[in-house]
Amino acid sequence: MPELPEVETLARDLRVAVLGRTIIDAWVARDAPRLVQGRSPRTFSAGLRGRRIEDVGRRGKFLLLRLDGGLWWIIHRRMSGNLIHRREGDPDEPYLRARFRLDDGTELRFVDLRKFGAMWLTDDPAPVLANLGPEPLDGAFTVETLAAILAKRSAPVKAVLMDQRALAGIGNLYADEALHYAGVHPLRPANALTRAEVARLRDGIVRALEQGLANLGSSVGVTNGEAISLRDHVNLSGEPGANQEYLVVYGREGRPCRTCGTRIERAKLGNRSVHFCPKCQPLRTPRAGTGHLQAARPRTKRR
DNA sequence: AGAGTAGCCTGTAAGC
DNA sequence: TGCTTACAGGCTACTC
Repeated sequence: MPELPEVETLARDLRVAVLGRTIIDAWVARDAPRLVQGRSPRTFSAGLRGRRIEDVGRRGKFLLLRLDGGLWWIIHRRMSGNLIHRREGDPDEPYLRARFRLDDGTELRFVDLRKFGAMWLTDDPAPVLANLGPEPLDGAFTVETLAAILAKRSAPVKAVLMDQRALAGIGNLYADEALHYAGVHPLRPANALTRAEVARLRDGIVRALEQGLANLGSSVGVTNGEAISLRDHVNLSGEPGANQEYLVVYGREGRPCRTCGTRIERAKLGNRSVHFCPKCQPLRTPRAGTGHLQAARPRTKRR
């Protein structure tokens, strides 16, 4: 699922491939009624026509394309959305929802099995990006920043990490990975973390995201024989990332922890799955004078 | 107001 | 074998 590293990978690809290109035609599938937000697909397509792509950026999981004339084309991939760059006339991918022809004989295609993806065309991106928390890969994201965010919340720390208003760009996969690097159980109340745990979590978030970025994203979904990923991240060329090879907990239920060998467990948080090592990420922090809590620490069964 | 959850969406896989 | 059900999770909308 596209999170910060996957969206940033796509933004970097786009900067190389389509910067300076002009959109000469835009088409949106009729059976994707939720794709275009805030205006009709008709004025969306008409508004894109003739616009030059002047810059490509990212905020949280939103992809931002600055066009000439003060317009912004904003794209959110949600669950299964992929943007793929092809030559005109190349065979269409399954689940093609929109097509954007460029002035060099190529086209951008939005491919989205689940139809959760969304796009905006606007002269003011601020309302779309309102309520987004700080960027975790920004230099300003310090232990103090994270501590202030967590202190206000009693929800499970993982729920807070995934809350885009608290922190922008983290989803289910990188939240699990960051919490494992930090040695913090995902269901701990956010405001119960010690200062040392908050510091480790800040570093774990940065580590998980930077590793995902270095590996061009995580592609954990099912791919069919045509090398087209149906439900997961591919880059602008349609190729999967490599970070799935390096994940420490996500999708590794029942397999040995890379640190201690304990079997990775899976639990539920709302209707989302949570992956963690019960030994490296104890639910209760052992503290002096609370012997009964220590006795209740999770068992550590090695395989 | 924060926490928790149903629903959107569709293909895959498990279960009967 | 074929049908039904659960699951995956980005987000919003809704309730408590």
